[in-house]
Amino acid sequence: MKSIPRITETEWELMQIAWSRGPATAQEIFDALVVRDASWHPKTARTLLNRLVKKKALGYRKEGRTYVYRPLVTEGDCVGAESTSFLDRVFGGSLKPMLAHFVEREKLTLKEINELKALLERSEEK
Amino acid sequence: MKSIPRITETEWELMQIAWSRGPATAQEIFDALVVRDASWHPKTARTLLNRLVKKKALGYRKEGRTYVYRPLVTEGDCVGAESTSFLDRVFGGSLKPMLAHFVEREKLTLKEINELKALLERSEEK
DNA sequence: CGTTGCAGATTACAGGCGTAATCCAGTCAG
DNA sequence: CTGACTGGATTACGCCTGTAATCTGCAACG
Repeated sequence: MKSIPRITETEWELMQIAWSRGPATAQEIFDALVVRDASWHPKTARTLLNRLVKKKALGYRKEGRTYVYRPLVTEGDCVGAESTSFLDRVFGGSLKPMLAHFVEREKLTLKEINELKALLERSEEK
Repeated sequence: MKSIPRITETEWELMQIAWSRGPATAQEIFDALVVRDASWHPKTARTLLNRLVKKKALGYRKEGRTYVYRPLVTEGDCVGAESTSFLDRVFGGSLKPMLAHFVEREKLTLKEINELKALLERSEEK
């Protein structure tokens, strides 16, 4: 079982792109970053790519003279790891208070409420 | 509106104690830490207390020749800040996928499911 | 009163993080 | 061929974190 590397705040932005676009060059990833937030600097993006490679969160293949990066860890795995860490740290690991917090904190639309109830019902079955 | 200081992973442990015990001396806080995890070192705890004071997460009052520390920020505020940061970073800010993730990830008991449904119902009213 | 011991203050130190700039090699324009 | 450009590699740098050790002043012990 592989261990999930720790992805920092800023690195998450690159990983999101890597996960959604699939294999992409540094340039493509940078372009996508700029769309979300114009303040990205190309050198900064490259540094982070390198660090993510070092952490084994990304891998690459030489394609001609540039690299094509691709995720080595799944989004699900990283989301799971972060979620656990968050839940433990902030809510002492107990799920219900956490869910209660979020449900109360934002106003859910009726539609969302019903979807969540449906979700709960489904989870009930098994 | 005061800004919430950023509490790190380790610092959360001290803050949890500060919030649950209320005003306490460094010694008392350290003792409580050790109960949870015997590997705490007194010097480390002190360093973190100082940093939390510097961040204005804790304040203190001189009581004789020791200090009595007390939180300057509420647990709710910090929980809220962390929750927002987590939600944005990991789930792009959308609540429903996040809740879905947690509901699916752990097996909830029937009781919990019903409590959550009740919660949703209540939130529906307003 | 000198010594020891504890509380708090100061200092340490390596590794991570955000943010880049500089260096170097291969490629394309002339 | 030669200089300019471009992409990756290396280096920079200050602040933050985790983890302590050392320094200092007062207080209690003997």
